Amino acid sequence: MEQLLIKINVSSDFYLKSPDESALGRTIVATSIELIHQLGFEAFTIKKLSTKIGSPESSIYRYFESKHMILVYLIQWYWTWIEYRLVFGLNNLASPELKLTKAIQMLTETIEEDSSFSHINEILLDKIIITEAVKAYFTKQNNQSKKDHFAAYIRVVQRVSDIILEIKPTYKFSHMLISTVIEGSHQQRFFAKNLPSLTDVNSDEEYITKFYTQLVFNNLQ
Amino acid sequence: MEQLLIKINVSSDFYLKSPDESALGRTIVATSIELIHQLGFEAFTIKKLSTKIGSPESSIYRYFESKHMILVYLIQWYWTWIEYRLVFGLNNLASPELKLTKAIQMLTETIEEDSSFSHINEILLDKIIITEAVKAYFTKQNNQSKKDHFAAYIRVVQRVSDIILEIKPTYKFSHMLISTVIEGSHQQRFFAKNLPSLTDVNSDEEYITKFYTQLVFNNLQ
DNA sequence: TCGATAATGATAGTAATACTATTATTTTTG
DNA sequence: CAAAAATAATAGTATTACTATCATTATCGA
Repeated sequence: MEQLLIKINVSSDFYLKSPDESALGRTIVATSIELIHQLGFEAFTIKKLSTKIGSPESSIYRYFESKHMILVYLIQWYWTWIEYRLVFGLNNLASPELKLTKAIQMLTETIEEDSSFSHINEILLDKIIITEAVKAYFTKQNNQSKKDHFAAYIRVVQRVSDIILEIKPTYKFSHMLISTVIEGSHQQRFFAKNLPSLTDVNSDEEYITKFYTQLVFNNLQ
Repeated sequence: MEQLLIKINVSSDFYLKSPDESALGRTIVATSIELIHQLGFEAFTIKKLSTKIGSPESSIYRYFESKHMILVYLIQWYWTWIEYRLVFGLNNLASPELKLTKAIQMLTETIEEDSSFSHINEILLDKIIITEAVKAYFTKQNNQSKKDHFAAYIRVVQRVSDIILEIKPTYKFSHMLISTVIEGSHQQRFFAKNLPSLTDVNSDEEYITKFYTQLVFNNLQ
């Protein structure tokens, strides 16, 4: 009798019908992750998804309004999950310095374990975010829906930003610093795999965390 | 009798027929910039381009293999142009510290003047790079073509990286630092316009340059 | 157990779009 | 001025996101 303690709560703005309340819904999400990871978002099609699932395309469109919204949903799930992990991981840590160190570590390291409290493969999802999330961000749309799409991400930046201000209340660029760290580390992970001449990482990605940790603390002195 | 002193040299790998050697070619490039800026790359279509130009789609395909390659060409042009500007702008500066300061400034500031030595509107192109370049980068393709597509960008990173090593020869993360600055400042410019809660920039984008300059120099001490 | 309701399947279709093919016309150039 | 090159005109193909409709199967309350 397996009981899930928590469930990542994604706003209903991002789906037509909640995909984690039915077997088909969960399969759609899990298989989307697999396929997007395998093919990239452009080559990922609803047809391929429906074939792999063994359900007609129309069934998929009952859960998600569009192919684009599947990606948006996954990104939302990811950042909500990251926020949860962060809150959980920083709980009870004594000093803000410790908190910040751990936060940077959590935000810059590659996910290597699937927490398996859901149908979602977090290791693959983490990889998808690196290369595909930008494709959902940088689209022409009004600023309100942009704000909505970024809500979870913004909360993460805000939380870490607050820790920085605990350490150095006069610091003026906390948001810039943290979003630079998050986006930067993602870029570096992409570069490390695809364009090593753009990094200084030799095989070992732990340098990424080391670099950004140093970057932040040097800047707060 | 206007004579162009220089011409940005884009490798022939990126086009079928050189677009800057005919009126039609130049119109294709110039109009692509306009339309991509206006519509975003997804909504930009060859049909719209051909209609606006007044030439059939087939004529466009004689210059560029695909819609995707138009974007790749523009990105290549941009980074080659940035490299030229950089070399020119840093020439004769006395110390590496001065060079680095100016380099960061040039790489993080918004382009506000069209150099008008070509048919290309650099102000618009600069804006396109911010939001659309990632769509060309993060596609599934082999690493060789990735390396080719990034060639000009890599040279820019390398040049600035070399300046850093002049200042601090033992520094281990020069490439990471510079690519973080370049990508980070682009992100921040996007955030400043679309998601102010992710930055600390109030209207005035000069804080971006200030922030990244400080970030770099604090890290080299 | 039954009957209603909801979820899913099967199937067909539309409009947009990237890209190709072919032939006529115009422009350029030696 | 004639040959060659560039461009226009036009038609067509395959893919794909998304819609519409109706049949079938699960689910669930009474």
